[in-house]
This record gives sequence, C-alpha cells and structure tokens, in this order.
Amino acid sequence: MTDPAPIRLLLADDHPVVRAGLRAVLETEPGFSVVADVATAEEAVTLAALPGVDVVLMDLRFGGEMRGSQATAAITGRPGAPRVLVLTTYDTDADILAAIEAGATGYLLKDAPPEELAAAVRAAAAGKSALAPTVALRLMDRMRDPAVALSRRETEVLQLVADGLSNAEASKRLFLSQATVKSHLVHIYAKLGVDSRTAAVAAATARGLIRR
Amino acid sequence: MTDPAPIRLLLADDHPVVRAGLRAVLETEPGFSVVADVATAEEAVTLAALPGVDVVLMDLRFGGEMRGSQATAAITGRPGAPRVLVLTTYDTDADILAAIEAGATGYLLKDAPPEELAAAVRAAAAGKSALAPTVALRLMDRMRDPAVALSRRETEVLQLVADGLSNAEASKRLFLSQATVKSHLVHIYAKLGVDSRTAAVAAATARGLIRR
DNA sequence: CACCCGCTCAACCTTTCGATGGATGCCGCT
DNA sequence: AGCGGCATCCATCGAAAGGTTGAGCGGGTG
Repeated sequence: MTDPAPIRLLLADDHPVVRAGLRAVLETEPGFSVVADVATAEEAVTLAALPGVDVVLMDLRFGGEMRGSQATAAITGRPGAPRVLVLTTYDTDADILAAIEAGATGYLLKDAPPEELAAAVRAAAAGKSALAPTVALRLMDRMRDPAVALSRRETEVLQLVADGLSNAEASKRLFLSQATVKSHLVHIYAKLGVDSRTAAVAAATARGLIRR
Repeated sequence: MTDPAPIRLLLADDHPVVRAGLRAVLETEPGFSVVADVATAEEAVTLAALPGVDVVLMDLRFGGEMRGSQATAAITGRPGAPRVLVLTTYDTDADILAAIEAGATGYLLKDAPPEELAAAVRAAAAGKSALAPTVALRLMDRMRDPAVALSRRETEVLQLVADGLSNAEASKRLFLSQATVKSHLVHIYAKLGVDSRTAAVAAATARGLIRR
C-alpha cells in the first residue's frame, strides 16, 4: 500500500527553540512534512498564501507588531486557505476567542504532549475542530457564564484602568465623562463579581479578558 | 585528535515541545550530550544531584508549585553541584534576580538563536557567567536606578494589591496595621514614580517586579 | 558612634471612587 | 407595533478607601 500524502505544515513562532521542537516532534511522527518555519506573523501570512500548505501552526504572541490572531484572520480570509491551528503557552490568553473568531480551526497549548499535538494537527488537516481540554473547559466556562463577557467599551475602559489610569484620565482618553467611565466600571464589577477597580483588574487578567 | 568530553546536560522545562526543541538544537551542535529531560522543578532537583551532569538548563516557570528559582537554589546549594543556566521566555520575569541570587550561572531568553544558546551553555560549563544582552541591559537598568528595587515587604504588599486586595484586606493578610500597608505603598509610589495603587501595579508588572 | 534604611504605626484629611438613578438608541422577540 | 434587554451615555452625592504627614524602633555599615 502506498503512503497517503503527508500533511504539509507551516510553523510560525518567534522562538527558534520552539520551532525546532515542533519540527522534532512532528517529523518523528509519520505523515507530517514541515515545509517551512517562520519567526514572524507577517511571514506566516505571506507563506501561507503559497500553495502546498495544509496546516499552519500559529503562535499567538510574537515579538513584533502583528498578533497571531490578526495573522489568522488574514490567512483564513482568503479562498483555498490552509487550516490554522493556534498554539500558545497560556490557557488564559486574552484573544483565544479572537483567534477562533478569526477562523482558527483549533487551539492547543504548548504544554500538550506530542501525541495530542499530532492528533490535533491531523484533526485540523481534516477540517475538524480541535480544542485542548483546558482551553475547551475555559471556553465553556466563559460561554456558560455569560456574565464574564465584557462589552467592547467595557473592555476598553478596564484596559486603561489596568494600565494605571484614573477615572479622570481614562475619561479624557476615551472622550467620555467621568460618570460614564464609572458607570462602565459598575457594570464590570457586577459581571466579574468584585467591588473595586484593582480586584476587577486582577479578576479580568486571571480570566484573560485583558492584556497583561 | 580525540574529542573532548562532551558537556552533559539536564533539561528542565514543563513544555514537551520546548524540551524537544532544546534537544534538537543542542544535539546538532557538537560537544553536547543531553543526559535527561524533566518536566518539573522537583525532578530537576533530584536528577541534578546525581553525578554526570555538567549544566542544568532550567526554566523559571513550571506548571506546578516549585519555581525555577527555588529549584536553582536547591541545586546550587549542594557541593559539587552542576552549573545552572536559567532559560525563560520573558525578559521581564519577576525573579530574574532571585534566580541569579540563587546561584544561576547565566540567564538566557528562549527567543535566543541557537548559536547564542550553545555559546551560553559552553560558557556556563566553563563556569563563566552568561547573560543575554536584553536581560543584562535590564539588570543594569535596575541596578543603576536603585529606585526600582523594591524591598521584600514592599513586594509582598504590592503583590497583594495587584491581586485585588484592599489595604484593609492586605493588612489582615500580613498581620499588619493598615497604616503600615499605606506606608509601604507610599514608598512604592515614590520608587515607581506613580501616585496611585493601580498605576503602581501597572508599572511594577511592566518592569517585572511582581508576578502576573 | 552616627547614620541610613527597612519596617512598623497613628491620626488627619481629601480626593477619588463607587452607589444610585436616569436617559437614549439599538437590537431581537412575540 | 410594542416589549424587554442591553450597551452606551451622563449628573449628583456621600462615604470610605486611600494618600499624606510625621514619628519611633532596630539592625546593619561606614
């Protein structure tokens, strides 16, 4: 019997060590072929446009400007695009949802064992969604508890607060009244089940609702 | 001419992919031999006690309880201990200093290119200190500007504040008067050049003075 | 010894923050 | 249409949390 066509992979991660590790892990498994690895999200977008790539393994955080979720959107937006499997370190990453909405086929943590990784890649190549259990659980939590979905404006406000701005400063930054900022904060507190700005920031970062 | 004895390595990182990557990168370079890789800090301490290890590559953050800096201290505290080369993702990690004080021979970022990594391992094996440029710069900054060195107590207080506790809550947690907590905060503000708790938390996380 | 620095605390006072209440407009639902 | 839900926006008020000032103690260092 002949070998089935191997799954052709593009690796995108800014850490050379991680790229080498993915290569090592995947090339020992049968049925995979790494066609290229890149260190930036921009390169990933460029190379993913070429034919001959089935699955892109995409990190979420890069040293540079572009975030993995944006790159994912850019790639999946094109017709005949490869599948994108997002791969990151943190199960609390703020833009898990962004990446999935951007069209990622699956989501995996870097601490996954090799078999799980290989299985997820195969699933992605077949067009099936693959979510790491921890991530899936967290997403379920987030879905099941609609309270923890902050609105766009609320997220903006909370991000500024997390950056250390006072209500007055945040209101200027957003061209709002202080009262409005406070109002948003009250809603945020209710959703997060806290009653102070610092606690809200802690809770939101713990749940990956805001950066840093 | 005979080969010189290879440098025997122990890899400690909770990510299988990273372990594989380090293996791949280092085993292609001549003169290295990976004797084992482990997924927890505890295992690293155990295996580092056995003879036959020259250099331990140690991650700072593990999924479990023990932190890499603690493991480093446990390893280097013994006579005839191997060198420990700390390897982490973040140049802003809160316990860079802790790791170095714990006796780490060098400090490297995971986004370092393979040659740099190999060079650092060789330097470590020879007992020479090796610091990644970014890390070294940051350390210099921190040294040169003594304002940003928080005392032990100050760090404790700020960490609790960052976790969302009020002054009253933090004071109970530390068996202190509220006045003392406030006093610490005043000093923290002065050192960080800010004037509110949220700004202090933001500044401190940006500089890697506290976790998360 | 004198000095500096880290840690501790009390009392005062103000500013910011959070609570309350209300308005508007945009959805989807029946 | 009519309804309710939700996101966005704003004003006012009282309180408490937080920030300022000042001060004592002890250990380490020059």
